[in-house]
Amino acid sequence: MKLPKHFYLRPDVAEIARDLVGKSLFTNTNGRVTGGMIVEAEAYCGATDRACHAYKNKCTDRTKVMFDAGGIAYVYLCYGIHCLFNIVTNSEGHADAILIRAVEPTHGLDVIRMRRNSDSRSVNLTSGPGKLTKALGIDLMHNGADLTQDQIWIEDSGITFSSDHIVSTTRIGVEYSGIDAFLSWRYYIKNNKWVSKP
DNA sequence: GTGCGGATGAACT
DNA sequence: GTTCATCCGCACT
Repeated sequence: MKLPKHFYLRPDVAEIARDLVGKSLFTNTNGRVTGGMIVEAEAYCGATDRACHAYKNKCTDRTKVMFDAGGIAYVYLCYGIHCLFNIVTNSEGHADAILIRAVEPTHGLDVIRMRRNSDSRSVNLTSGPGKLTKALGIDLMHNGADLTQDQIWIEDSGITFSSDHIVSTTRIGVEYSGIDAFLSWRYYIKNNKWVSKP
């Protein structure tokens, strides 16, 4: 059921981002399993993409995990507060990654609600990149984690969406990146209420 | 060593 | 619509 390594090793990061929409993301923290279906994802390409932290293949302590072979997690701290979860793709030496921006919670709703400390409308639980990491208990400890192991992983949900139901648009929050801000590398499920609302 | 700002979210007015 | 929480990475000196 877990997606195999070769799924992540393909060279076209935008294609993989699209393929990830509809797949299921799981975590297991201290025996508490939580999971949800990916409904929104964005592709970032290190070599050519100004919006990517590893633009021009810039390798630093933070970005070095993106240069590893695909199928591992890239988690970083944003605004000093939020952990954002990415999936590293492509073969070793290519710094490509896919930001997961929203999931539809499917497993461990009680734990998710507790982590989100919220009894508000459930649609708010995981509809954003910082929200879903908190809901699924993803933090900096997961940086570099192998997505084919048992701490954090991705499964084929068995659900497939036709191309009519997957929309592509420009990415969120990358206005600073000039021409690359216009790349349509954000993919999400049409009319799905769990997609983030920028 | 220092300073700036970010792939956001929540709580305000 | 606006504000602010909160801290590391990174580009300088």
